Amino acid sequence: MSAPFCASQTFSADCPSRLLFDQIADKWSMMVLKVLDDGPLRFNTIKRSIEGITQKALTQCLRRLERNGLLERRVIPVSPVAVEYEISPLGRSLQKPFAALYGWTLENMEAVETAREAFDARQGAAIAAE
Amino acid sequence: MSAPFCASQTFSADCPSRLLFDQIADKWSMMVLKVLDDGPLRFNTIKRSIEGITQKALTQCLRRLERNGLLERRVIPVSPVAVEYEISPLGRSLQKPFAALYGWTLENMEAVETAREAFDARQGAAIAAE
DNA sequence: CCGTATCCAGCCCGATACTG
DNA sequence: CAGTATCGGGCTGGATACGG
Repeated sequence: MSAPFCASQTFSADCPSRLLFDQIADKWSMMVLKVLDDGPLRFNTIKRSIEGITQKALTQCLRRLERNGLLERRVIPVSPVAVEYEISPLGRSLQKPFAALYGWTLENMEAVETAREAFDARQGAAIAAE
Repeated sequence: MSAPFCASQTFSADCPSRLLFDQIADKWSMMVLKVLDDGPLRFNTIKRSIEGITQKALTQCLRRLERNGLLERRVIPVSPVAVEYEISPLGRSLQKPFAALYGWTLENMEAVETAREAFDARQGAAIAAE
């Protein structure tokens, strides 16, 4: 067993999970997968579902997700062209860990906010004391 | 209940979980928390545990984690100064969803790699066909 | 040892315009 | 409708030097 699986407490640069993590944990992927949870959607429908995403960012995100096998892109030859995006089984398997993370943010954002205010107060006091 | 909790299938720009997600899902946070899993460590020990991280990046990451209440920073007044970082209960609660995500990457990176090769082959073929 | 400060290159991202 | 192409500014991230 010599695979670089980031054993114990060191993360080598060539650990595959690091490379993969960068691919899936970007700003938009989690939301895109969640939006596609209960059925295929078209490009602009997805875009409208995620406030603030630009066309370019969504295109890039969808391409990466498709390349990594997390969703499937299907062109429907009508006029004007329609394109459907559907989550793949692999993508569906990723939703569970994503849901856990999303749940954590909902449960703990108040605690984080409190910590943040305390930290900023400490910083402010430290600066004022100079 | 009118809080903007990203109900159903739309993600509004002011959804708190979006803001929080950006804070915790950066390139290094997950690894830092994992490294601190079984006890406090000092700055350079953490740095050596994560290959490729720069001093600046680690400093920024630790600051953000501290600000969000996920770890505690303790200065030990010896000479030269020693600083210990210890995961907080809040940070510990985040390890579980992180572990799920990390586990997913380990389990599925082969499938992703296969999908990636298939995608690239399709792209190559499409370009060659022009 | 544990940082902060500064500088600079690279890329990312949004805005815009255009195509099939 | 679903993209691609291009361009410019901002922000990040690395290298280096310095301070407590």
